[in-house]
Amino acid sequence: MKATIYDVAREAGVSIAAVSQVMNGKGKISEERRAEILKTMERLNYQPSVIASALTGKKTFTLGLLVPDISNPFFAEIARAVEDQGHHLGYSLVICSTDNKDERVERYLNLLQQKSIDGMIIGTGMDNKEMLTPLMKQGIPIAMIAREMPDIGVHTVVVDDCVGGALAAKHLLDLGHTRVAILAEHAKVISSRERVRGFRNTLEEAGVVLPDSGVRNCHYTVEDGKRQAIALLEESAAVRPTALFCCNDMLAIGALQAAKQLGLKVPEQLSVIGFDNTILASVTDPPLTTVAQPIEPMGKKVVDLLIQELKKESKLKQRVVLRPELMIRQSTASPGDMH
Amino acid sequence: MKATIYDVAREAGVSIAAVSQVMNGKGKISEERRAEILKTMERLNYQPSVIASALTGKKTFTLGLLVPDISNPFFAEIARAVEDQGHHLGYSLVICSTDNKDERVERYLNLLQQKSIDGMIIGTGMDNKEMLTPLMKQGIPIAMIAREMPDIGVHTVVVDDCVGGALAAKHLLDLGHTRVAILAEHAKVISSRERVRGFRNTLEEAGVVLPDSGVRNCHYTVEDGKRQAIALLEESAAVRPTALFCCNDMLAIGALQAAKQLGLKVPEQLSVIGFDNTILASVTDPPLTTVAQPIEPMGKKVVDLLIQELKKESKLKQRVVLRPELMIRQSTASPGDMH
DNA sequence: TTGAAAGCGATACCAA
DNA sequence: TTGGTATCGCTTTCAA
Repeated sequence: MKATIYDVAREAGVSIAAVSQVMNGKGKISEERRAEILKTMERLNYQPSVIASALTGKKTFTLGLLVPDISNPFFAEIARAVEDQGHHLGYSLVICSTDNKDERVERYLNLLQQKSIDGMIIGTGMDNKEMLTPLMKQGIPIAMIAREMPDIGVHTVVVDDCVGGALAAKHLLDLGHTRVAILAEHAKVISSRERVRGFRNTLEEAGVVLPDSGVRNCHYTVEDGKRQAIALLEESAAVRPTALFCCNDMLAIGALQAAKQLGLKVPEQLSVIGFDNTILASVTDPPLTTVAQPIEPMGKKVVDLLIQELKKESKLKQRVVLRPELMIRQSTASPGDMH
Repeated sequence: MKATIYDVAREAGVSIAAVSQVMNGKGKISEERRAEILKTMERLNYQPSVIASALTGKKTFTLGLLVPDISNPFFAEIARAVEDQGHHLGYSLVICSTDNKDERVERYLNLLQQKSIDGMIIGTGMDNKEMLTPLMKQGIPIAMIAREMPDIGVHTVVVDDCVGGALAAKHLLDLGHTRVAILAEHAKVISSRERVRGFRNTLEEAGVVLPDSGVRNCHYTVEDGKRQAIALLEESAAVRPTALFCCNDMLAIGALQAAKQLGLKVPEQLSVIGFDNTILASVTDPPLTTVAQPIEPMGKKVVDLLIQELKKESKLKQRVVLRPELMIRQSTASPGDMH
């Protein structure tokens, strides 16, 4: 059916060892033999089996990527960035949506291990970090992206969430907002907590206090963002927040919808600022001001770190923190601004 | 390092054949031996190597998915649907973004072949269909989703594009529109052509003619949609179209932005209708009326067809056409309607 | 029932 | 330079 190394060897009248050598560019082969072998490989349309070579200890050139949900634009964009750099370096990507369920994480981790992937990129949270130890014990490199698990000794690439929060706060402060509130993610998500912290600190430094009641934890859905935003905004104009900082774009969209439902004009009566800068932020009306994560560089970096480790070029684990950037669009303005 | 079948056999005091048999539930093994082996597998935390078993002719339990761009919401949603059903049946998914470039398609096809994937799901177009023959000759099942290549004998799952176009037309007709235009995709995309055809036919049956100048082919970007929409709308109110049918949600968003820039109110002065019903359609303002593709069922179906074929349960190739559904949101209304 | 042994396709060491 | 051969981990006859 398919040509194997044996077929090539036979046709070229050489040993399989010779064929293997020209494939790997190792050993000594005379130019003529080499050319001859190359030619037969061509003629037979020979495609070496990655499976077979992996069995002899070589790599599978396949990486695993764990994310909560590949259909979520943020993770889809992460996946694309990871895929591109992986492909560039000769690796394929197996994607796994975990729905943030530990059982799915575990199942995938096992599965990919059995399939001998060369490395694992994790962009999903997990409650039980023990799940990673089998992988680590087996020497499969791990790298995290957009999530972190301190005290677990793996490469990590994240955005500086605290600075991101600060950037958002500063922007609102500059516009003159003093009554602000936050739509945060679940309290166990470290990055969300950091964003809130950065936001809050900056506010406080400016003498603006943010009451605890002004921070609402939401599920990762537009609907919940909308619901929580409504709860926050259903007050008289005198006390109602004039600006909402949302820890991701989905929640910000929920906030936009809440404002619309309540008849509040954005940005005139309410400023909304998101986080991530996914494609969603650019299609809303008004376009969303948001804190951008440098998704592409992040994806490139995790792959680089991971592959560096699996090639044993470096042993030390890195934690790379990239700087977020404020994307000012049209969902923010000075309070009461009727521009 | 890692336990192999030999370790298990030795520890359990049996032959590797016995271990293999209990793993595959084949052959005859006494209950005691079986239990004993199971126990040692557990104790050693034995994970069979998919690589090794694939080498002996078994499957890799891995499927490939080719799409133009995984960061595009439509394909990300397709990927999720495919992943779910694959996972359900025990298969992992390797994703590949082709950017609609034949060279990338070819590269990925080769790569995945070398990695011995069990089947290939194609959701990207390609100019040169010859690229598939190596795969087919090697007996790797292929199935297409959301795209088709007639005369190539592979499973295909698509939405009825023609009906989708008709649905859109009927909706606009019902609302009373008579001056309409279309933002289509590239002319070589069959599904887009079909959508246009269904739309046009329905219009004509109602006695409404759509001049060729009212159909503009666009690139797959919001920007191009916007540009082409502006070209279409920059006419006096008396002749300007009152409704735009866009062959995908991205283009519809471009149309929405064009309307905004030109100061046209949607839906009062311009109705916009999209296609796909991706998450984007639900976050725009106003929310987009769009023709929904049943993405989840489509994903499930391709996987089922593919796996059915690779299990040799059935030989005949199927072409499954699912029915689209009109999702009426708020971007469409009667012309001149000031509701 | 159970196990010895022959592959699967490639790598790599060691003689020749 | 070359080629013979053991090996990777597992499946699958075929004898015993």
